[in-house]
Amino acid sequence: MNLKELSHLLGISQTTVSRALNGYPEVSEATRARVIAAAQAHNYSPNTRAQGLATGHSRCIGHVISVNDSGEMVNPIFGDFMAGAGETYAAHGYDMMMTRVGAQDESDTYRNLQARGAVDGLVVHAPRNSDARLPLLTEIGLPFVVHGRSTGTDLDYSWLDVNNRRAFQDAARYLVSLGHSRIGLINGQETLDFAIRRREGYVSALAEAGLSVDPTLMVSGEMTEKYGFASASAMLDLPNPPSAFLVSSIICAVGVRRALDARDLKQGSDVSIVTFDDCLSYFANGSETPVFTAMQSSVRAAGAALAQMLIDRINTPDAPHTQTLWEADFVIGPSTGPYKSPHTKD
Amino acid sequence: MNLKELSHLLGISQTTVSRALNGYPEVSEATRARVIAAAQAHNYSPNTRAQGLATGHSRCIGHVISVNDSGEMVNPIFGDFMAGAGETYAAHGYDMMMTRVGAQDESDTYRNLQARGAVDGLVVHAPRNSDARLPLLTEIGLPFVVHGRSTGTDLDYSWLDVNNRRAFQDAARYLVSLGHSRIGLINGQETLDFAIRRREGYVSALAEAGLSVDPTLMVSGEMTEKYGFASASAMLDLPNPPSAFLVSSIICAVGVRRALDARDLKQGSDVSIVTFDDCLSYFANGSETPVFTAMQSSVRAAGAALAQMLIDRINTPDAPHTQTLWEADFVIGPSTGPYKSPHTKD
DNA sequence: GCGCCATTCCAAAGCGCTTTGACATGAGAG
DNA sequence: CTCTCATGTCAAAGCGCTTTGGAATGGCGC
Repeated sequence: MNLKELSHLLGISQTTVSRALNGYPEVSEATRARVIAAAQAHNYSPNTRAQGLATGHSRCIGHVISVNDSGEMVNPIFGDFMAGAGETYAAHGYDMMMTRVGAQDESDTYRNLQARGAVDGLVVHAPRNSDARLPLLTEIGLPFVVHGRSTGTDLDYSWLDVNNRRAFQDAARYLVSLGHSRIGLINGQETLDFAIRRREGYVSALAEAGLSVDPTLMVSGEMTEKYGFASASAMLDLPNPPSAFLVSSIICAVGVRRALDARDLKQGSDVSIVTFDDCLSYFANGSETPVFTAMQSSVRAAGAALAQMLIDRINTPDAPHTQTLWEADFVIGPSTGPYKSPHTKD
Repeated sequence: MNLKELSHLLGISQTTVSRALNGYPEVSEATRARVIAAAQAHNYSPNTRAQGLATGHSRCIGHVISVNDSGEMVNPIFGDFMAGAGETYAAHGYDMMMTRVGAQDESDTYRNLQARGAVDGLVVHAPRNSDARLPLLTEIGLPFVVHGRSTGTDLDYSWLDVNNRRAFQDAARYLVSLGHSRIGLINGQETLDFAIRRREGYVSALAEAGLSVDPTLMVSGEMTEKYGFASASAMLDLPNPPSAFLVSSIICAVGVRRALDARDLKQGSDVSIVTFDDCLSYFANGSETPVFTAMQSSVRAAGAALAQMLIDRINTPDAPHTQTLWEADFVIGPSTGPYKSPHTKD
């Protein structure tokens, strides 16, 4: 069923049918009701492509997912982010498109998306330091919002970020206040902006406590369970191991916990763990009874909020850019406890 | 830059430019080379919507993601599936679209996708028993492939599934061979087809070993970490607790492990765990040194394979349907061991 | 009865592309 | 030297929609 058929069927012109469906005032309510009923009865929906051609908009939002250098890792927060964003898109009649891209042809992909008119705007994921995507998108005039921030650019752009620096500073302070002086940092990839900020927060908390920063207690990498396990294992096997860990994701933290288990170390008493928690739906840390002491911020909520920001930008491109900084919630769970000398027996 | 501008620029008609770019033989190679060079130089790509209108195809594949009844859970395998599928789509010039939908308006969503011509085909995720989507899609003539299967329909359709029944049967047999007679099943939601098959495999292995099936040792639910923890905890606190667990996902298995930890039970010696493992990139069980004894099958590979199946279906709709059954790999890790009476001391 | 607005509707153009059918051009056959 | 026949190119129609500019219709005041 298309517009022409439907209008013939109703004995009305295509114009009127179109206007009736799109809520224009020039059509009587009686006609509008009749049209809507008929459209529903015949399961008519305007052809997306034709509508897009005519209006010049695609009513579609792009998400470019870069696979990492090794080409393997998929960000575990992705699903929850999309679930949050999808809700907002659906409410505004937008479709949601994904493009997977390798690191090498990244800018081509963005350019192509623009040239083809495939999307009305897009979300930039996992921004890096001085991320080249921001000037590129600005130049080609594709509206975008950033999940996170990119230091090292003087461009004005819209973003929503968690205060990663503050979160890790507070968490490190908390561990210091419990008496820990050797704290391992199991960070995300420090090519990514958020990881850099997290390290800054960690370093500054140590500095203000007069503690030295030991490079052997700081690692950076893709946040997998295995990485958490391997990093924690290596640090625990040092001659002077850490008594606490600051971990960048709950997935990693599971790996850290495994490393403790393997050494018969009790988390919370022997070794403390604080982790960042994106509130993944399948790995709820739970506010009632947390599994880990954590800095939490819902990536799903971030998805929903960023989607709204982007739609607003698309609708009013000349409005000033918006910057939103969320504070993570700090919840105390059983994975942290006061410092205990390794020589102390229970 | 659009076709008209590009053709003016070259002093050639739109027809010729279009043909040159689309590889038609009626254009001389000299002209073709000139056209391609110019297109590249001016970053020209045909407008997706216009191309779609003209050809009648969207070159876009849909993925409808149903949020669960409670509206909260996002399937953790989703990201890896899409990464696999995305690779295939990109190689064939297809875009990938996602639609998030609540359970109530599910069929409307599919109908709408078809009516709008938004997608050329789609992947059906998480099929249920006698899934209503299969007859619906068949009726409205939207090509599809199913990730999994749906028992209880006599429809002919294309699918790719893991032999879940066999995997769970083999795993249960293995536990039985280790001397376990009380084996807890922590299954996925048994509204879903794969979970039903998994239970069947479990039940049949117990039956052939002459073991009784204890309903208190079988649970079904959304595969979150918390669910794994809560289910295992409840079973372990029974008067006659299980000595082994069969778990439906690695995320759940982490929760089960936590339940053991909380009771100071050592996995592999006190209690055994076998889990299904989708080979999630951020939670590699690793073939070199597995974390869990597991039945593994890569959901990413499944995504890639299903995408190819779907594209084939779209290209040759009259070809016979294809059904593919993958066997899971059984890997033995440290999470399983011989049965040990709870009264035995180390 | 006439003119004048609102109101309601319509025909046609245009969005950027593909594709049909036709048309020049030059080479080879007669 | 003309007649075909590939070869390479083009103008125009059409995909299904929105939207502009215009045209009927009917109610009202004069």
